[in-house]
Amino acid sequence: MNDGCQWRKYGQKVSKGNPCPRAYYRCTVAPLCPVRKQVQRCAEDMSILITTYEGTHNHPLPIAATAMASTTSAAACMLTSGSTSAPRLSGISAPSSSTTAYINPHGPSHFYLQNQLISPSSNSHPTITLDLTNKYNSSNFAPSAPRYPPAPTTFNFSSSIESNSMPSWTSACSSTSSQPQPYNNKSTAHVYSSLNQAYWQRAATSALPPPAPNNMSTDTIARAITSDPSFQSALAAAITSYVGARSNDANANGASNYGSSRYLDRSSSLGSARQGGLMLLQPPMPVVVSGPKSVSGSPEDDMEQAD
DNA sequence: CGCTTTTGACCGGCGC
DNA sequence: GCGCCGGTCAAAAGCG
Repeated sequence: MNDGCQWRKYGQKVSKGNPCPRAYYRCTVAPLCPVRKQVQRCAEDMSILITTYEGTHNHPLPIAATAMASTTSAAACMLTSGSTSAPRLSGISAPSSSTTAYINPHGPSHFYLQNQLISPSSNSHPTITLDLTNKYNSSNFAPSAPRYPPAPTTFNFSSSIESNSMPSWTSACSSTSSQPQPYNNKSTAHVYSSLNQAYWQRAATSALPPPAPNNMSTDTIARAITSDPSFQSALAAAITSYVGARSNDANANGASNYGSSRYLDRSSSLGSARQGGLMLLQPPMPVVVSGPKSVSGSPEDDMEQAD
């Protein structure tokens, strides 16, 4: 998928435990930009794409990337080091990474799963983002540039868990893969807490960064998240809350700077979770609902949201 | 012609 | 020390 940045593929490798090759990309926006991106399909569900970002951009990001990050936060991790907000964040030099998993929109829903880790000391929260938009169809689901900027229908579940305990569903999650493989142990762990809503809610009050267990794979996580009843419950609650909120402020938020009739058409109908909007669940607030994000608006404002 | 992708080789970390 | 494995390099091929 197009995330607004320019990437050059520099390698491809089949990793152990997953027949699908992992592709390695390097940011080409700037000659010396150290940011890397890895893309791999989930071994257990080929419709899931797992993308891992690593590194810190040393250049201003394209507007498209800024918009992307502001809505899905897929690139939020990258953006936190991007110079669109450079005055505030230019000092960040710690390695950053994020993991995303896309689920084929041909299915009943279009998931966008993300885990991100900027640095242990940062205030960022691991997130699960469900992108329920219709912006991808069968012709452009394959990596290519979507015609429009990413639509703002994003359900963002953030969590933080104590370092001295693990979610109770860890065993169940592991059972989905007899031999969990750390396809990527840089940023896979933090999603776990999001699978247990109760745990997540408890953890919402914790200020500690989550631990980084390294014995589970991202595709296992993605699979577990999307099948976990707790997650589904959280999603249902989120959608319910979202629809209700949209009923109240659809007019206020619907006229976004997207200026796209396509988006406006979506936002005019509230009967489906695929419609536009943005929901954030992020500590300390159990549920925060906000309207569509602006693409052409101030990147600074977007970054405030991304943070 | 310049840029990107492909792909086998190479390298370093890690476990035994 | 050896082998495995993930990540990167770089030459060749592809493409517009």
